[in-house]
Amino acid sequence: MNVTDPEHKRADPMGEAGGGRAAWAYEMLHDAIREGTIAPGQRLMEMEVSAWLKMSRTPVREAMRRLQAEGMLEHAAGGGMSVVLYDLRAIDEFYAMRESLEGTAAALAARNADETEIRILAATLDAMRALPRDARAHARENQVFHEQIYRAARNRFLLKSLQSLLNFVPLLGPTTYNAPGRIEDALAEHVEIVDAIRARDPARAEDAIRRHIRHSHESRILVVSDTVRNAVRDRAQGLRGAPPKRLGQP
Amino acid sequence: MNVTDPEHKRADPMGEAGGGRAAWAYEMLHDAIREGTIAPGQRLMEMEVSAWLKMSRTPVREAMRRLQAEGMLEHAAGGGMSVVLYDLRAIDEFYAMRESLEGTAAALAARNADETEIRILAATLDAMRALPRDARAHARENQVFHEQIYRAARNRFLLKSLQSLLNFVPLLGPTTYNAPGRIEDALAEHVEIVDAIRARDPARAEDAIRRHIRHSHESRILVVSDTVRNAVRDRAQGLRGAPPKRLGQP
DNA sequence: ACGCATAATCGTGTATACAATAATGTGCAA
DNA sequence: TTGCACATTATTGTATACACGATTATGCGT
Repeated sequence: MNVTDPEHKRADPMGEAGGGRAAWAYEMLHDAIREGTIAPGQRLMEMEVSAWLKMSRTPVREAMRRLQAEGMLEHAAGGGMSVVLYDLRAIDEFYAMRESLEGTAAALAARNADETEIRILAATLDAMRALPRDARAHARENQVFHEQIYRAARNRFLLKSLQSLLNFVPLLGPTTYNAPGRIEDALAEHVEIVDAIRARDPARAEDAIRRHIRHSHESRILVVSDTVRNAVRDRAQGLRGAPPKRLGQP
Repeated sequence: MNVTDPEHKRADPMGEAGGGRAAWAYEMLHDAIREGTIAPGQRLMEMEVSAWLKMSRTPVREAMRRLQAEGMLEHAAGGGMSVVLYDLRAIDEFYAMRESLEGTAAALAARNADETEIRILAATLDAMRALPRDARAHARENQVFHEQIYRAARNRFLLKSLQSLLNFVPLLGPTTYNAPGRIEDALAEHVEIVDAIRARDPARAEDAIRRHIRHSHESRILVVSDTVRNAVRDRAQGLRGAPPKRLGQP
């Protein structure tokens, strides 16, 4: 490994702000998947998407390949790509993984975070307290909170893994903040985590965040149970599920 | 000894059963990075690579974007991509991450592996025992061994994270098997790990593999120290390091 | 000789045309 | 009706041309 390369400058992390049509297409598709406009299992064709976004296939292709590399799209059977559709078992796998990674992150953050980062973390807590009782808003703020911890851990590989892991959240179903009482519980747990980090206690931080993730897991199961039950009931009534959504009109 | 001439590997793009030129280009670039033919920090231009592989820019682009998504390439300063060049601190980060992930994998494997997987794992041990005392050969077999564990853990997200993490190994320097006595030590540690998995003891398996990774970390530091010392010595003698390698002629 | 404006150059981003391939339908025979 | 061969078509894969932006070279004025 070359340590002393004077010419090496850190490349600016690919500007997301209008960095070109390909980046924009990536954003649009990513959002559409996150919002559920494009459902898991749905097939996407390059021409269809390029017509939707009014651009040529080239940047669309690039965006789709990137999404594929990140695991949100996969080669579909009859050609083309489809949004990955996970079985229920994936939920356990996801949370097991998340518990491990977040636990590591919290422990490292307790060691490596500087004072500023800790104060930002605390400020995020205040912001969440001030938030209205809206599931979606809390989900967003929650992600900010967790990403703060990832960064405070100061481990680039861990950061990457966690960020790519979180891409799968929207593919697992609706927000867990829809579970009753989840907002209040989560906030209390967040406080515990920040306390442990502020106290520079890695073991306690890891333990707190692991409990947090396990609770989140339980909430997820509740939410998914509802979804599944509803789906079964609807099918029993002859409703074959929502008709395939068209890309133009959300 | 191992001459890494890309032209020798696969004669022509069409001859192989490769899924297309883009996939082939990806393989070639990936290999070149792994083998060190393309050094960390080196800049790559699309046209240069497309000339090297005798294809148009389109599939080359695709391959490079994929490598970028996987973290092996990054946007270079003056346009183009460059192989990521890590500072020495990355080594600690890498092994911290690896210890966490492999620990989780081993624990899960102890729970979830079926009998066949365990027997394959044991067979891999035998294969390693039969191997000649060649660092590169052991490194390869070692990777097979570890991937067996990842798979036995039965967690798709964990598997992905670990696989992408391992992509960075070649960017950290030469094989740790070059450290003295590493081959024998590693084998003994592998045996411990398999024993714990066979005994269905997750805690012991995790502990064993964590120790294994920590030892590997120490070996890595020894090897990198050598590399750095040599680099400094060479520079002191006015040798500005190896001249930039040309893609066609190794 | 120096500084600034401007042109030339290099390399990527995007569009479009064309080729190859995999799915599907169709016709014919058993 | 079933099965297979073949044509058709839908969709992706690749090449090429052009446009745009950034960086570097050039030349003129001072």
